[in-house]
Amino acid sequence: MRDAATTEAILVAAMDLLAERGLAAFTIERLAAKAGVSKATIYRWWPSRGAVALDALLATVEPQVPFPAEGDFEAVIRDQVTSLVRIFRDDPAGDVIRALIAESQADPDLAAGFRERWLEPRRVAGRAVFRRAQEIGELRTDLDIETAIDLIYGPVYFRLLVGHEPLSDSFAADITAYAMRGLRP
Amino acid sequence: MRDAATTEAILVAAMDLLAERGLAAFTIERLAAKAGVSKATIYRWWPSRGAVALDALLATVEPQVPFPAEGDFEAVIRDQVTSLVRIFRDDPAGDVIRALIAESQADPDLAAGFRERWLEPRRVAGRAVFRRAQEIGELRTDLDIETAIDLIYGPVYFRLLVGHEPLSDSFAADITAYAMRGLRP
Amino acid sequence: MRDAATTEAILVAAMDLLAERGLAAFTIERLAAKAGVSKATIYRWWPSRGAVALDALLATVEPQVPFPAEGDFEAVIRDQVTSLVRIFRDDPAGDVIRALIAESQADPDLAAGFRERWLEPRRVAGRAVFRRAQEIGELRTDLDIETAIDLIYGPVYFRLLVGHEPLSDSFAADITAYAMRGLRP
Amino acid sequence: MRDAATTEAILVAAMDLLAERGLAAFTIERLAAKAGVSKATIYRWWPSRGAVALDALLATVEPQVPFPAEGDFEAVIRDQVTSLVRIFRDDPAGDVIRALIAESQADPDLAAGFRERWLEPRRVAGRAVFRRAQEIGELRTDLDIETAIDLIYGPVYFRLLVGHEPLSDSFAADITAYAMRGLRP
DNA sequence: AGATAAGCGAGACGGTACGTCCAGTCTTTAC
DNA sequence: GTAAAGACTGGACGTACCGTCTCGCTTATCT
Repeated sequence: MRDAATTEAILVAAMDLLAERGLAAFTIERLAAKAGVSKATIYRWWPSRGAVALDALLATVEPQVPFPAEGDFEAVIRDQVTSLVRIFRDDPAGDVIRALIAESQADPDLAAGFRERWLEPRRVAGRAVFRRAQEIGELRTDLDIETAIDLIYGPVYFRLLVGHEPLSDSFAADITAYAMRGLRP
Repeated sequence: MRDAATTEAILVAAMDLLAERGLAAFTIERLAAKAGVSKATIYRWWPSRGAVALDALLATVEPQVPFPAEGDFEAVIRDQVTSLVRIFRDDPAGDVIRALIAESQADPDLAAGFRERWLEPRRVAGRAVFRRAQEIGELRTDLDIETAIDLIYGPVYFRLLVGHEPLSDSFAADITAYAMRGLRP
Repeated sequence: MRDAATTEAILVAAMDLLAERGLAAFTIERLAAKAGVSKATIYRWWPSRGAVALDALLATVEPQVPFPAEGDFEAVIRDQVTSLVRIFRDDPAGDVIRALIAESQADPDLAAGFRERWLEPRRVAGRAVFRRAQEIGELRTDLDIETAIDLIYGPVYFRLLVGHEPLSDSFAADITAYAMRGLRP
Repeated sequence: MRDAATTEAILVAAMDLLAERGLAAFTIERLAAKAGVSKATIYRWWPSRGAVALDALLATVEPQVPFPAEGDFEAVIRDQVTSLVRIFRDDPAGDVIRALIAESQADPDLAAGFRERWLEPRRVAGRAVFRRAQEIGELRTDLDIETAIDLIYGPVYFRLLVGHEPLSDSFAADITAYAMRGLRP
């Protein structure tokens, strides 16, 4: 039976370690030391450091970043993109996501986990919002919805990962505005 | 004085190793073995495996992916995006770029090198094309050009790195079409 | 808790390696390979190859070379010097001691260890024998005992290390005879 | 044709390096740097670092440590042993000799060179003195002269190499006195 | 006098071993 | 009965030297 306090300690230590010392310092060895836990305990419950990071991310950020339930379609999207941008920019979660995508390049299981447990739940919500917008005539009906979603979120992840330009609030607003003009009927 | 044949052997081996065996197998040790070179020689000329990968990428792909000089603005962009998508999808360079962005998350020097030597030269060309398009009335003049460029290329890098949807030719066409509708006057 | 079988394997391999292939081949890398052990395990328990060699020596030779408990003083010394000479000449221990003294020239910790753990225990026994000999009038009472001991054992180590003349049994006998004449009342 | 200034610079640098930084720092690489010379030049003229050290020793100390030509036999020996002890104790040459004997344990060529070029010339002189002493009745005629020489010099090298007791002037005097009593008729 | 060669500094190169760190597995001990 | 503690193999890390080598530059000798 999994010890809840131990699990908690590991996930908290994982967030701290990633936020404070960066991806390079995020080793199982150090994580175990920081959490006051033995390496074997971590390996018993997670297959890799990436899997711990993913759980830590979800445990911390899961409840955040909801789509606003009400409001004008473009405003809903803009608010959502803005809160995502702010998390990426200001919250340790941004570093964790950078780390997860980096790790995913060499770890297909983690890549799948990241897509299924982080990305897909958000896209499910996004798709619903987009479909409703099509129904009420705020979006073209001939769109490929996956592509439309990527048009908006792709640039945000791009700046998160490459860092060539800042993840500013105005960037969130501009991306939304430019994209929406292209997606409206 | 740097030995040209050795340098060449290292860069070729780096491309091969990354393409064939993936990021996890791309260690200095294996690279040295594959290139028939001593580790010290690699360390003499490059500070990290990421730096070798970047040089290998540029040596291989540098001359490719030009912007078409002529033609209708949207067609020029679409052709360019399509050829980028194809390289990302079909060419070893795609794997190298994934590896480079992954490594960059833990290596600021590499991140800077990637931006300056891979990204920026392409953006310089892109900016020029966008500015000309503004001059001839094909693009709104109130755009933030960096954001506009990210609107088009962000989704492409996003799919490269996250792999939630394929990097198809139609994706390239759709992204271009949706974005262009949003960026035109 | 230290694994006894592993420790044993390392010490045995160390003796073998030194005896068979000499000091130059006695690297941690080769020792680990020969003992079927990882380098890290050796470094966990010993600070240097010299420290392993010292432990190997003591584990192997410790119980040997006792002073005969009984007998005429000069005969006791002669027997003891003779058995030391034979070990130096015929036993792998001789090579190990040569290696240890060589290493000690660049490693003060090893030098101290060699003196305290190899030399001193033997000198303690030697001093006791010399003091008793003084008491019963077989040795002058105005001797500096350390110097007296060195008079006998110095030549033996000298030939071991420099090899200008053989470590023969007659050498042991002569050294004892010449020295004893000088040390008697 | 060998460049005398270069040779000189190498030998001087070798003495300095050994005296100042010890055996561990005495690498061909550092020696070349300190002498302002290329590694290839050193390798052209010497087969190993030990060979350089031996030449450096001989160039520096050669003219010293003569046997006094005149005087009472025991006094001659005592003076000679005392000056050897002082060099071992106070002069960089002591460190060089320690290094040479250490290196010799893994380098038979160097061992031979050390015996032939350092040790033997001194023993030749010593043998002559001993033989004359036999002729004039100051030494027993039944001695093995090599062993007799080792009885005196062995303890000195022993302390140099093992360092268990100091190389004091009184040690030199005592060794001589004790040994001489044993060697006289 | 001009050619030729040797000595030289510089430093790249393939290797070997260093000593460290971490991954991932396993066993022993204690709560 | 689960976990802490921690020993273990394996393997990559980045560094330091080894001894060899090629490259030009400078002397010094020998036609």
